[in-house]
Amino acid sequence: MVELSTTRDGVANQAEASDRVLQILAEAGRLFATKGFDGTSMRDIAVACGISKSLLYHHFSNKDEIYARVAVGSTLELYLFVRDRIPDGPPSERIRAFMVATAEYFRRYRWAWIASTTAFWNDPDRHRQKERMTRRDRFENFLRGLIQEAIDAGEIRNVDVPMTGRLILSSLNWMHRWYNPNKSATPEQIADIFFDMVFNGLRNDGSAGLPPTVETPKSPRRKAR
Amino acid sequence: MVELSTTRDGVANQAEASDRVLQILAEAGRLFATKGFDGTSMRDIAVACGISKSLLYHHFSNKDEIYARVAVGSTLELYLFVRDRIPDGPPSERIRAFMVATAEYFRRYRWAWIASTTAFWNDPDRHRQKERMTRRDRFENFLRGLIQEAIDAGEIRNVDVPMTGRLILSSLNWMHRWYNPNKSATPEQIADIFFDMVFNGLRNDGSAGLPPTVETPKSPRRKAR
DNA sequence: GTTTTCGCCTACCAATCGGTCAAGCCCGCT
DNA sequence: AGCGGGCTTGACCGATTGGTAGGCGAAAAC
Repeated sequence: MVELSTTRDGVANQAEASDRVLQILAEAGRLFATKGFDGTSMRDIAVACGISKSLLYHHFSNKDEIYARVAVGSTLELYLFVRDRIPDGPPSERIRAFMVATAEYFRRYRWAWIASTTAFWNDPDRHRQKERMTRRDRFENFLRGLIQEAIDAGEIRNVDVPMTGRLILSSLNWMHRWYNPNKSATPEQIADIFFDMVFNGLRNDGSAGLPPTVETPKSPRRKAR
Repeated sequence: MVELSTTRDGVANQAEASDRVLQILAEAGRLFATKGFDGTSMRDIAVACGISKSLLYHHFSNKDEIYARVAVGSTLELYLFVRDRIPDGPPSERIRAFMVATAEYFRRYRWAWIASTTAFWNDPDRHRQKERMTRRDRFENFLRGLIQEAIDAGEIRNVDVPMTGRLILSSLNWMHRWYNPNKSATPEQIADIFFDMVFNGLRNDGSAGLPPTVETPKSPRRKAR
């Protein structure tokens, strides 16, 4: 149902775009994500693409449009992307699927995701900001619906639904700040780990694990950063 | 031990600074936080303070120094701030105290916190960035130490320590994106709720709560955003 | 074979950027 | 009264910003 072209590096939803346009969007996304909207000049984008600055204006009307195509264009269908990846089943498993699907989206459209979230507060276009807020709310409300289902089904405690949603989304939204695609696990695996921690809790209820007196084994726990 | 002056609006660690300097730091912090470093011009800061642009250069050598005083100066002692607020007691309670103290720091130095975290990737000063990384690592390693203690004491399961730390820090670090000081609970209360969710887990183990067949009551669950 | 179209570039623009400078204002000290 | 010095200013600087004008060259359309 949801069709996402992946012709070039994490640039989604850019149907019928030429290779050059896709290249510009990819480079611009990477720059916007790492240096911010205001920190990225049109010259930066042009140099990164190996083209002249004027050519950017041949393909896009202005800087704002490039950003819009990167941020809004690529994040257009996050809600649909996630929704279509949630199977039937117990609500808690649907929450897990929600988290894994969101992580997959993050992995696939990483630069656009970061560019979109880092410039969230100071989007120059008020209308676009509102539209993005609307989509974000729809996405968040969808998660809250799943949580409520899980409560109604008795799978999870009668917790504060919005707050629970925020906890879950925090774990996913903060990932771009520490995730390293070269090391560690995949975003999907990380999401799965986070779900396990949040759902089952950290508390040792004595059902498993070593007795506390035993020295913790020298497992490969040193790794990581 | 740790002395944090609070003479003006969330501007910490600026001993022996004149009112004017404190005003500049406060306004600059708010602007850096909302519009970013590159999105904030010296003129913006001057106008916000109701002074001339030149006066900024009388009190600070350049834009970078203002940012440094806001971001680094105010976040200088996060580690000490938190450490000194963690009581003796069971490791799990120390983790809770860690979260609550971090939330308190966020509440007190909110703009500086946001300005510091949003501009994290593209700090113009390499040396300062490195120093900030070092402090961040020390802060994070401190939390990991607490988690390891809790595991050794058998209070929490034998989870992946770095990943657990990231989950906890995510819930705190993402707060600035949705927290509204006018509504909702205090950051400290929110941190406490998050600790409860993560520590005890969301899963309904049947020890409490309503039976699943009963319709969930029309509690004040609509509220919030 | 000519014309149109499209991708692309060099040269340039006004506006704004961070930053400088010399001179005024205003205060307490002598 | 005079004077010294910190606070404050408007005018100005070169560099960089987003954006524009006009032309070149090849390929497609006629």
